[in-house]
Amino acid sequence: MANQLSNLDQIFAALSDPTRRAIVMRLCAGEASVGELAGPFDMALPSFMKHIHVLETSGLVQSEKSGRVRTCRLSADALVGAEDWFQQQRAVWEARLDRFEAYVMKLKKEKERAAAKRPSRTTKRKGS
Amino acid sequence: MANQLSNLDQIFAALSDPTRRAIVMRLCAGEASVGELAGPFDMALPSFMKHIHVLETSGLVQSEKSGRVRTCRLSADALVGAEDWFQQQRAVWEARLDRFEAYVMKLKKEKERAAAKRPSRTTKRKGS
DNA sequence: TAATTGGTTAGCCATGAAGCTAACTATACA
DNA sequence: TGTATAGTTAGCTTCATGGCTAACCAATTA
Repeated sequence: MANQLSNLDQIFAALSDPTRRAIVMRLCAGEASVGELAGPFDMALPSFMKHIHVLETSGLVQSEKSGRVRTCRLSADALVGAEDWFQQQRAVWEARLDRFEAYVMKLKKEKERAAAKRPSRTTKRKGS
Repeated sequence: MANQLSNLDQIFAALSDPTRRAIVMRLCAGEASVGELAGPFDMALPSFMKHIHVLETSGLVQSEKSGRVRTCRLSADALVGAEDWFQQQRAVWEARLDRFEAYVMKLKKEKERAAAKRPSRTTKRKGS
């Protein structure tokens, strides 16, 4: 929970590659061995392993070797941490929109009050 | 709405840099000129402009030049598009957890039924 | 018109990322 | 014991990224 902000760099960098996003998507459906994960990709194994490693150091994936098979699983915390970042931004963004809306409303109200005080002008009075 | 998936690469890559995330955060609070944005950063302007450019080509930021001032604003669509990706993954992930839970429940039920049929064994009966 | 301000273009450098092959380790199977 | 399987390590290339300086427009302002 503490310094997970500092690896937003790594999490987003990891997710910026389509191969790695595909791996994450695959792992959302359940754990898998390196070989199973590599299957669909037309890529040499060492290259593929680099992607796995990037995902691991970002914290998105954890793996464990048993016998000669390495099994990978998703670490949901990291995904959630990244999702949180978006929600924080959206909160700020929406707060601004609210303020802006409030401001527009205030302007509108003032304009209406001004129009009420000076009834004959280009402004047309609207019922209610 | 159509091919926004294809620039998830660029969006995530853009967000993998702390300078650029800070710019996005700043722009969530409202539009700003390049100079205003650059202020807090100890970086030469051309370097900073590269970040702006990365953000623009990713679609996260739009800008417009009026006179000699370029004003930048956030393009919320791209942010939302990226956030959506997380939500999709989470949906898959949670569906799996649900299935897993259902499976565990099923096992538990079967075990209970087996225990009921064969009352004296290592299983301890629990009230209700 | 001259000087300032705000941004832009061009080009350089160092580092890191993404791919490859070749060779190696270690487990499982026959 | 020998062979196939599953990863791993080492080392190489190529290209992108992030930073810099220097020089260059183009609007404002004095």
